[in-house]
Amino acid sequence: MERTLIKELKDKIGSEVLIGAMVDVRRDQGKMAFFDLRDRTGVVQAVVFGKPEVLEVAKNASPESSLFVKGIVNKRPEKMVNDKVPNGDIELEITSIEILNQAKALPFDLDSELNIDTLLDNRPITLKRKRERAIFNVQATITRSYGEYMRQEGFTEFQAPKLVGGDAEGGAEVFKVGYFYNKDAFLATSPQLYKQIMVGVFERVFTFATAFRAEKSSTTRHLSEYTSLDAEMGFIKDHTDIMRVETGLMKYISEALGSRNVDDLATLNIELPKLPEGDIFPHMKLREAQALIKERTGTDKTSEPDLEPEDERWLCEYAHDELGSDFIFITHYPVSKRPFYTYEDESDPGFTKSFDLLFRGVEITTGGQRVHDVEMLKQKAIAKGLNPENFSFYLQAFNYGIPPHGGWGMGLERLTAKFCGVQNVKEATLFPRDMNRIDTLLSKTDDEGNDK
RNA sequence: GCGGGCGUAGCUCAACUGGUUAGAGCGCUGCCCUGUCACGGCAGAGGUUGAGGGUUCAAGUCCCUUCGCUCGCGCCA
Repeated sequence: MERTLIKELKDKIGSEVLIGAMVDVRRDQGKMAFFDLRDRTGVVQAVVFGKPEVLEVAKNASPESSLFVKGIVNKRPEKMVNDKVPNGDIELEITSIEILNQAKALPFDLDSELNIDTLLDNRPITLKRKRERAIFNVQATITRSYGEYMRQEGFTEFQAPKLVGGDAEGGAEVFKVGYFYNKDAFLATSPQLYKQIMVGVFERVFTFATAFRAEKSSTTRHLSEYTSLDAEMGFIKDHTDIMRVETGLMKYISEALGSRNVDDLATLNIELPKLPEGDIFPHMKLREAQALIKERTGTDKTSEPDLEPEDERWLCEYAHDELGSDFIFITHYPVSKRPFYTYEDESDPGFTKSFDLLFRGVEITTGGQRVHDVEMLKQKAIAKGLNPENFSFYLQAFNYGIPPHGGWGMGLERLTAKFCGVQNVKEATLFPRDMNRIDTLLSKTDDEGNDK
């Protein structure tokens, strides 16, 4: 018999079907038993009665066991209709159960509150939770719609290397790899220099980059390994061209979530972000933001070169309450705070055509226009204490006509966390790594490969 | 790296200023239940209070060391 999906059952009333499903819960009732069965398309109640031999099998169908279940799809009697659950008007009258893989007793209730440590130490189990499935369904829509939107805007997807011969940003803590003969190699902290090279090839490019940071950070928004949604585009007038594309992207993602993830949004009890009219989110220079903070809160941070997390939270509240937007761009960070390739604004010396995008209290993007003149680029590198010779591979692109360009890097996990309203970015990461956490898939071995 | 907090049953948490035998809910085990939907009822098992040391007549509770986790900051996406 062909397998029927649970979402199709309502059209098969009266017929016998085979479903493949996992046990959400079982409710024993003496000589009968109820199941909530779940497959990738939904949940349905199934019932065993009047069949002692099936009931005997049912007793071993523990929660999370996977089953093939045959049964007749019935309309529920009027008194048994439950409009509070999906498929509450039908049920499957079980004729046989085949246990494909019996689950052990779960170490905790799947849908109860768990500490983050328990949540992360038991990922193969906890990812099955309704809440976790909702979070990663949302993430899947984010990555899918990111690709859709970027292609629609003429961007070509490319893959950047993760093993690199140096640190692109010249500052971030890197993971060193001991393998290459006579050369130092590192895990990439960003696809930055490669995506700039690719602008000379495809003009507009994007990638899902894995980035590695060896920073000794212990916060709710840092990971040792994260996914950066990177984009870079040529022939720009200035950084606002990039901000405009990113605004369109965030609106596209938000709409996609609204149409494709209705159930997940309900599960997470979250609302889609407030989006303002216009083709570009509210934006202000860093100094304007600091002046505003001083004026409104009395806290003077106008001599700081950057925003503190507290300031980012305040600005997001301000944008939400007074500008009708959950997103706000902050532009014109000082040259001292940005990498060597960042374009200095001729009309505002000392400050750059760069931006951060803040979303619900957190920085989710850094971007900006890049220097495209090779001599200026070398000078900027030297001014940051870097040796241009170490960048000769990258600099070739600039000798051969790379147009004015710029782009952004966006933290996928931070974005997911903020869309989903979860507190810690690790909850928006399937298998998070930080200073203390890395999962061990195989038994530990010594240098000779023997089990310890 | 710096600063705060936490560590008690499989999970989530109690245990007032130190004071009998460390409790609850859920889960687990056994029995009962033909309309449940987080089913319900009865009975039961389960703890070196993270580890080590100290103070005290007495330590889950106070002190020191150590391990683990977590939150904030720096840094960043």
